[in-house]
Amino acid sequence: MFENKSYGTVLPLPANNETSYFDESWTEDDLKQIIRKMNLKVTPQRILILQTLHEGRVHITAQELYEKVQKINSDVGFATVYRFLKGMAESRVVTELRMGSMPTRYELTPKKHHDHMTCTDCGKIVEFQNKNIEDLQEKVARQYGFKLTHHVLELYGICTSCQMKK
Amino acid sequence: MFENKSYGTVLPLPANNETSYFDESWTEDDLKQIIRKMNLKVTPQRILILQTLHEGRVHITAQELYEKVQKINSDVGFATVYRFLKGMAESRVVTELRMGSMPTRYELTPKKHHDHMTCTDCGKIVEFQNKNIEDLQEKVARQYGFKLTHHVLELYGICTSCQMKK
DNA sequence: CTAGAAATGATAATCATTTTCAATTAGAAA
DNA sequence: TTTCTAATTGAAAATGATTATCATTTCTAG
Repeated sequence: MFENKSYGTVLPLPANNETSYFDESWTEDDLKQIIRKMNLKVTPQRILILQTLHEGRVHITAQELYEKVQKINSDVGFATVYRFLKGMAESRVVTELRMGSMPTRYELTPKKHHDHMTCTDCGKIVEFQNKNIEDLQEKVARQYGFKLTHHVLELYGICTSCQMKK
Repeated sequence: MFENKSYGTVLPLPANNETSYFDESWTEDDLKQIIRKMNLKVTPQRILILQTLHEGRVHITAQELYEKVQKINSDVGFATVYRFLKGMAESRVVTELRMGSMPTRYELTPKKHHDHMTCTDCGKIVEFQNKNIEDLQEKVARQYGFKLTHHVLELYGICTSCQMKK
């Protein structure tokens, strides 16, 4: 699945005329704030990792992030990247995506929650939001007495262009 | 997550007075039929694996299944179990569940599709069905021009009894 | 019955991730 | 600022699940 394919990402269209969900830039202080809020010490490694994550592509693997960070400062070990990503996932600063049996991908948890639809042919990822689905999930949880903390909704199918290729 | 916890499974209530979704018993011929439909040769190993899967617990790991099968016939290697499970997943005879970062669990693909809700405290799994959610998923796919093949919906939260423990 | 492809199991390999541990560092307290 | 100590780090080894290899065995079409 997805072998030798280039990943593309389709973001849901911004509501108005924003250029992107992540056009806001983070100062070093912003970065430090975020790390402190996780009850972690501020280190140059963590700043660099978080910064790189913020600047980079939306869905990145730990390995990819490690390689990017390496190029800037080769003193960062991959254990640190993995550790910090795991920590950030726990504090919900990043969200883990595990699609199919691929390595886990990470994204900064977006303010506007969204789910993912993946093309099983070319690996393209579409992000979407649907409040109705969210509401129904809450309803289901209530029926079984669960208090929901989070969820994973991944749709899989064939995108338009891959459909046409056949 | 879930360390040293016993997994429990809550099935959705059967519609009428069926005792279970999987009360039907499979003859050896049924098993052979299923394997042939996958364009695979019928071997005693595959029969045993499929049979054990059918008789056993609903959400099983490859390792667990291997161990069960081993007890009956120690000539079955785990490579065969993994291989066959993977093949069955591809032909949609079984469905892979990857919840959190646990090892993949398998279940015979149920006729009535359902999703899962997992208690992050005790690991209990509740199966549920919700047609409205399914319909909305199709609608989303249509909006983006996707032709859906399958999906993964996992809800995570705290179950009633774990809520009370606190 | 036989040939040839498919399937098998033991083992080694892979891959992502986690742990270990000695050395370093952040940051609270003095 | 200096000191202290727990948190953090990187390198390397360990882990755990899964997959590939390959010589041997087994199906099954003919």
